[in-house]
Amino acid sequence: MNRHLFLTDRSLSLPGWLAAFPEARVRPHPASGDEFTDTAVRLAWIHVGPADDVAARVRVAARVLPGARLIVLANVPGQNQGLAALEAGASGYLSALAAPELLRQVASVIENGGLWVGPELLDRLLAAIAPRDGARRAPAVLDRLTPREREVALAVAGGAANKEIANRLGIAERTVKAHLGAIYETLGVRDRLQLSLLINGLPKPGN
Amino acid sequence: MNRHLFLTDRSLSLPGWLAAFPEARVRPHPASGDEFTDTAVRLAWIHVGPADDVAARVRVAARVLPGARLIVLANVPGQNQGLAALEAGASGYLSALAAPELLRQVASVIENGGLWVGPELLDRLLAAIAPRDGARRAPAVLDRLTPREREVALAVAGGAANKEIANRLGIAERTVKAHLGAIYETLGVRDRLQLSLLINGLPKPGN
DNA sequence: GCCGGTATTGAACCAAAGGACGATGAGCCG
DNA sequence: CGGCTCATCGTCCTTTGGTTCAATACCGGC
Repeated sequence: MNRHLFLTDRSLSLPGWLAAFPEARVRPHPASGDEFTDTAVRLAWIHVGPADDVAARVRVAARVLPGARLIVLANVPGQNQGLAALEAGASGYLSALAAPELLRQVASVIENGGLWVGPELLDRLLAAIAPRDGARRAPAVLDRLTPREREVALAVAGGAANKEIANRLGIAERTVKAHLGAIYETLGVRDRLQLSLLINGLPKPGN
Repeated sequence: MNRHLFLTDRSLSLPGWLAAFPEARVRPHPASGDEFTDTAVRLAWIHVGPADDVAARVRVAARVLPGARLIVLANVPGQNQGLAALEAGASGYLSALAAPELLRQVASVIENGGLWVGPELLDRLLAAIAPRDGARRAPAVLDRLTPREREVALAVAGGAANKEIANRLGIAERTVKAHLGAIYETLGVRDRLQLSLLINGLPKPGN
């Protein structure tokens, strides 16, 4: 039952994939001019890097594998790339490092006619279709902080170092750290970079 | 293991649901003023009719069930209602008449952090955002980096830690640092946070 | 007057990030 | 061939970031 086919030019992530589907086949990406077809494949996993043309990969795969549903495995998952994949006809988009368990789950969903979309990507879709006032988004998270924490959070989101913030606010660096610890706790982020992404209303990490 | 909870005011569809989750509990929709909370519920299934205010139902459920992911079961599924449900914070939207097998599948997906969207609804989402291409251009700064550096830079801009990037790319953490050092040099930034701001095209990396 | 939230700071510690040396190998180009 | 870029990795070290123990002080409400 070679219903699963992995398309990749690198083999780094193979172990995880084959753990999920030991019976799967693997082959390099078809070129846009390739003429062969294979109708036996039910599910094709398309491995892409951040710089690859995902839409082209998906379209070529759709042509040579007429009977297959297509899932994109991203080395570095990103929302724009995810959108491109789905628009090109892919049925799923997730990290190439996803656990075997997750891979099997996604396969099950898609074989049954569903589509898989990660949480952040769906957020992006919703944001695109229902453009709420962008000026009201950042404050939503900032409202959960105390005034002083807000000052610190905004400075960090702008790229400032702890020492700079301490000087700017006339307090000890230790106090900046204290505020930051409280901020991470209440907003559920792990460090200043993710805080910056959150405040600036950008993609959150994950698949 | 009462991790599943069905919220409904009618009981017509109950048999199918309980076939999927025999151990689930069932209770009427909470009112907007209800004060109880239940953090044990992992997955809450919200049953709505075509005339219900699905957003309100979802928000109330989110309040009284802080630890739960929310799935809307629609008596008469519709795209607009699906959108409203997802915007309000639901993690899934499907027909109340779905087969038990599908219910279990959706539950599995959502418990693992995913979201469930039916094919038609996703088509609708994609169609709605398709006519947006003007704002779609990769930052020019990335052109000044080598391909590998670009991968690392994008991962950092997404909030990843060095160790994560190393695993993702299958290289040593030391190599990630090497690439980052070169990136900082090339782009004239001092750390990963300012790199993130630069790539994400935000305000300014000013000092 | 006490209590909870906020703001502040210290010492110490651990983890992550970044720089400073250096090194190897693959691939390209004149 | 020799030089060049790119990618890879190692060790040692410093700086920065983040956490874990605190403690002090103000302020508003009950």
